[in-house]
Amino acid sequence: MTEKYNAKALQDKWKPVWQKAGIYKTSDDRNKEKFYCLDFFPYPSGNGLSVGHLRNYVPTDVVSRMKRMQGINVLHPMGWDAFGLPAENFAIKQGVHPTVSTAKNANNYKRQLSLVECGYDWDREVNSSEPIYYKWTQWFFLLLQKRGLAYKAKGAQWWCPDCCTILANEQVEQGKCWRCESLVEKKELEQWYFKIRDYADRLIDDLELINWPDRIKKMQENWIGRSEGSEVIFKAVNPSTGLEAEIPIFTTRVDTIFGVTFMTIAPENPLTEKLVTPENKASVDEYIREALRKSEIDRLSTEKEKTGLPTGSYAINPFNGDKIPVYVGDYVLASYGTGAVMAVPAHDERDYAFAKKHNLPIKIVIAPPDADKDNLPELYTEYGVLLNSGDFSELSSEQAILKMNEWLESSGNGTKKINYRFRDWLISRQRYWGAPIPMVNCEKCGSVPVKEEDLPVLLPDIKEFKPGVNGKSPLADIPEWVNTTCPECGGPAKRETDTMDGFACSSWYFLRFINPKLEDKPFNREDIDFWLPVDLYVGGAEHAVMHLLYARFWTKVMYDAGLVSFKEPFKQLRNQGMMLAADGTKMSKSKNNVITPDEMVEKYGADALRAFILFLGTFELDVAWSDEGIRGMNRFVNKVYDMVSANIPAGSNKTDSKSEADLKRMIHKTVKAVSNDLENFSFNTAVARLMEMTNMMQDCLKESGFSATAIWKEAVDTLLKLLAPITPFLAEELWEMVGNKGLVHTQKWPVWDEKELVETVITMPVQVNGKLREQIELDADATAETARKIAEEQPKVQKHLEGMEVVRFIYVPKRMVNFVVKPAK
RNA sequence: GCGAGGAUGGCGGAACUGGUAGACGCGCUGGAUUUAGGAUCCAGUGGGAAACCGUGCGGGUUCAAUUCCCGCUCUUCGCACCA
Repeated sequence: MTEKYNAKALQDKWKPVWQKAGIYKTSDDRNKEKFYCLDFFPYPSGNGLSVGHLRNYVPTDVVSRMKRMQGINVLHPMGWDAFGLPAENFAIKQGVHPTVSTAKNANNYKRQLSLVECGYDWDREVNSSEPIYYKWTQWFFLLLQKRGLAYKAKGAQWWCPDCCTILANEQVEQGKCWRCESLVEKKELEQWYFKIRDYADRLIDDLELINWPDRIKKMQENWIGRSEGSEVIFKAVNPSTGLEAEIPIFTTRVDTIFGVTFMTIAPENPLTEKLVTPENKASVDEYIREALRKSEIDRLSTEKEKTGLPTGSYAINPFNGDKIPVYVGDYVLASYGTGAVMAVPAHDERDYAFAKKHNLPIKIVIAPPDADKDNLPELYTEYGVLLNSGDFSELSSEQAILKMNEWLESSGNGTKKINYRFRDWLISRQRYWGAPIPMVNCEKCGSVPVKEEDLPVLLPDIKEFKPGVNGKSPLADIPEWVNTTCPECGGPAKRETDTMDGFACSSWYFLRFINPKLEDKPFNREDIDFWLPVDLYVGGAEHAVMHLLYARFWTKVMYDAGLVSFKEPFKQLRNQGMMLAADGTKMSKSKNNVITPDEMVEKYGADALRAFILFLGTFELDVAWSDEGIRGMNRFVNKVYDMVSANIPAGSNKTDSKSEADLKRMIHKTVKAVSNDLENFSFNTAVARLMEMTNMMQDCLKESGFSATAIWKEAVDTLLKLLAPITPFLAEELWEMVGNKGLVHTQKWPVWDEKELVETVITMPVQVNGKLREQIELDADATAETARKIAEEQPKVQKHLEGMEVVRFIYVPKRMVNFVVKPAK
């Protein structure tokens, strides 16, 4: 008996060989078809990789390997999303500089990826926190700024009064700071924004161009939240002060406007203050303070009762001149539409609830189609027919909306309007660990961009990088860095001290992999034209809106600027499912149930781990880790090793045995199935097919002398080539052992011949009334008559035909036969 | 509430344009080997003694439905007072 499979020995043996051969290097050959395969830009966390991450990295590696063997020019790079809050927080916790901790973490990721032999072209490694990289992130900022897509504005953000810092939305839990648990509040700060809203329609429309999961496309659409309606201007009067103001409101149901009985404005709306009358001031002020303190979760809860107070002012409905009271209510969002709504209790559930509570009138102006006009429902929210609506009565809702919009525009009381739910992208971060925003504030010239030739604006190397006080970045405390000269007038000026959101770095990294070292531009146009867009993009569904939306936005800006020739960066997107712990809960450090690649490679080797990750379940769905399962995969790897090594193919004689024909068909069947399965992300079935083929090969070996046949040699070679992307070490070792030349990974991927798949004799089911009764062996091209004759001869079939009349006989060639019978008279 | 998925043995999961449901693996049972355990190998494994029954539930179309249609239940995931 030959030696046993030894994972560690094979890993040590082949890694240096492959490295030397450079099998993962991207070729410069422009005549070959290209394939750009990309994994989501990972933040190298201090925890390192768990086996869960491998559900992302192993599949892309497998596909890349197959494509390479198919003679395709593959680009499969890796880099680090190293800037950002998590990296900075980790560094603060560890008490080291983020440059040090991110480098260490990235190296650990790299080591772990190599452990399972995920083959990247490491010559193209990028790190978003290095000046050579973020110089271009800043350059893109200037591009957006130049194109009028970057602006500075006051915006309310979560502020923790104890930590003296702005918090990101996800750092606020139940209205409290995640660190010190003090109540957070909104604070106005001047911030930089990107005008992503200008691209809203294109971000929706171009979803058609890409092959992404419908779920993700839908999520982006919902996030953008396009909504067509009308903007109507109500005139408001404060009876105490005599102040007049215009309150614009947004509505999608202008057809209900004759039913308006009050109006509600958001507490944050600046108009609130102006409209509140002296006798209401105390209570309204208190209400506003209360509202500002509430967490978003509390305020937006649908279950919550609708609270509000009268301001004392009234507004005038431009359609009918009705005077209606103006309320302040926190169920109206300041950030959506105009921060004020018209309220139609009869035709909107929220308004209805509010009206009931505050005893406000309900005026019915829409009747359901075919409704009894004398008995109309008090609340009806669908489209219908208008009544009590002046000249617009009797119109359908659809018609009324058109006509009313026309009236609004001609009378100057409003306009047709499209609203979007999502906000412009706030990119300012008052933190140290990010790309400095390349702007300078000059007393004379205002906000001035840094000159391109002065990029990068280097992040100063400082010891104290904890979030600063007063909502300012720690950079603000470094006068020698802050104080500079104005690029316009040369006078004294101060640098912008905020850094950019980490999502800016990941909005263009897929372009940098093409020319990672280029110093005078972000990328080379010719190379971009060849490699982009990304053909296959794989990562978790948690980035469905943020990163994927931002990257699409930047790409469109670059397209408009003539920098690239494609509108969408990622042609095909796939999301892997999560890896849960064996008990079905999430893997987490605190629960101490994280399984690492390190321990599994140690125990079973990279081959078994890779194959198991693929086999465990459907790619897109969540699966639970299984210790028994990987042992089974270990069995399979050993089985293949033993079978091949103990039966070194001689490839000499030929037999005419049935096994030979069956095995030949199995070879072609497996090549076809595995090729298609890997292409379609059906990795679990691809592994299953390889197991089936192995099982059959073992059956064949029961015939003595089979391993000397030519077909055995063909089967072994094919099996090893198909296994190569999945279990690279096993395949390479056996490839050498059976005496083949060269590396298995540089072999040509096998192709199947449809002709070899055709079976001449079919095992065919015989049904009586749709129920399986017997199976017969039948020539594939048998006629219906022959099939029927043979089927009728079967005793088991006869039993069921006895005393019956055959009403119909169905023959589907190569599939089945069916007798339709009924009792004979 | 809105939107998108999903429901198949003890478990993870297969099944092409409707055509032998349960591929493949785990687990389990029996056997071989072993001082024993583990590991390995061989055989069996949806339920039922059988007729038959079986793809969440109830209908329908069809010679034939996991697959198509109608009506439900449960479940996962997004979004959630967006006017």
